[in-house]
Amino acid sequence: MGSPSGFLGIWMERGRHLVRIGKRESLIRAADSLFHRQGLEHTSLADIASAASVPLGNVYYYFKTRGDLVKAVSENRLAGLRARREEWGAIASPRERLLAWVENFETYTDECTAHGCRIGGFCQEANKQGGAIADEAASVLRSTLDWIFDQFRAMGYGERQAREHAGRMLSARQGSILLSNTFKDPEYIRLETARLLKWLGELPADKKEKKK
Amino acid sequence: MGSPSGFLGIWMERGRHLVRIGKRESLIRAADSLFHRQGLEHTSLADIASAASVPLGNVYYYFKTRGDLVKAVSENRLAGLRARREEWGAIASPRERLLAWVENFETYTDECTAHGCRIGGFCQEANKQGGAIADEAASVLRSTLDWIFDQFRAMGYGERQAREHAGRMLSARQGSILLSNTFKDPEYIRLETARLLKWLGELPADKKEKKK
DNA sequence: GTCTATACCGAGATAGAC
DNA sequence: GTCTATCTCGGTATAGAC
Repeated sequence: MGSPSGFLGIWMERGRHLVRIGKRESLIRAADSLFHRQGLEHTSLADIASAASVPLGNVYYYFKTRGDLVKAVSENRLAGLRARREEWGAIASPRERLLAWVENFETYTDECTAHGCRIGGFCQEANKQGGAIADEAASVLRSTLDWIFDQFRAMGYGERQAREHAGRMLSARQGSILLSNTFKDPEYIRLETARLLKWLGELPADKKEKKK
Repeated sequence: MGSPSGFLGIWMERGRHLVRIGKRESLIRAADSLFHRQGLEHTSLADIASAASVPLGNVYYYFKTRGDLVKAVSENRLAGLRARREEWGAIASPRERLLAWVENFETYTDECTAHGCRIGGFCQEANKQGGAIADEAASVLRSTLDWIFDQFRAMGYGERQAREHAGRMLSARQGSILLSNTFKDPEYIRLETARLLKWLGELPADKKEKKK
């Protein structure tokens, strides 16, 4: 919030210290947040510059075009996801990693109800304009899908079954966020989260055990 | 495609005849299609006017503002959904009505893979700008949710259970469309459709039978 | 590296002739 | 009712001083 020198948007809490972060990073953060809250189209460079306390003209020193900034936001999100999964790598079993993922939904319930899914909403918007931005956005969702897939593989499921399970989970997650966001009611997310936890808990460890 | 008089966008197939439709309706149709394909934001009045073969300035004779046109598109969709459900009213059992709904997904698979869900995508975009448009969009999705809910009620489920089931179905549907659209792969929709059909088929008729 | 001023363009909206 | 010309504004992007 406040900052030692009086300049906004260039300081950030890291642990218990306020550290200086570059303007480039400031702009990416501001853009990320505004894209999520207002949408890709509804956010002007002026909005972003103002939120990051950077003069409009200066934005172009860091990003040649608006598209470059969008791309940077996308890459930044991808990096964030990878970092989080890196941490989850410490969890011993793949099922527990998936459970950790789903349990973590709770944290985002209000945010998702208010503004939708950062990743899914981004894809949705990007799909409309197509081109490079759509591919960028898709790659972020793809990385999530792949990670889920990998967990099912590690649980012993074959390619096909793991793909189906991963699609089902991500699909349910995204759909429930859309409903909660549209109707401004977190219940859809909560019910889906509970369903997924139950389903994951009952799922046999590998397909040998499965034998339907 | 072609039209007797050479004017585009004012003629339409109805049964086996070409009938004259008003410019107002032409504009709504063109807008509906463009909003779906290009998104709400990416579509200018000039695009719409051009697609409907109506001069730009003339649009304002039919709609005072852009928002009014958006609203008209939304209302038109709602009317279309109601009409379709009217037809399905002829189907005797609620379970069969739900099955008819899901079986009908097939028809839209390619369209959804290419451009997402007309209704869900509209909500997603509208949610970002908020205000009256968001409410308009939400009401279209709401009417679908309510219809599904009614079918479960007619099957004998209580309020709470019917609400859960309806949320689950719509959520799965919307999520699967998002994945298919993002990854340009109809498989997510197809798998979800199959899952829903199976689930509906196995679902007990009412909660007295259910007794888990 | 930073910032101000401004060029330029596309979009919504209006005026007014026909 | 229909259409052309045009106004105005907001947005991306650039020029160029400091």
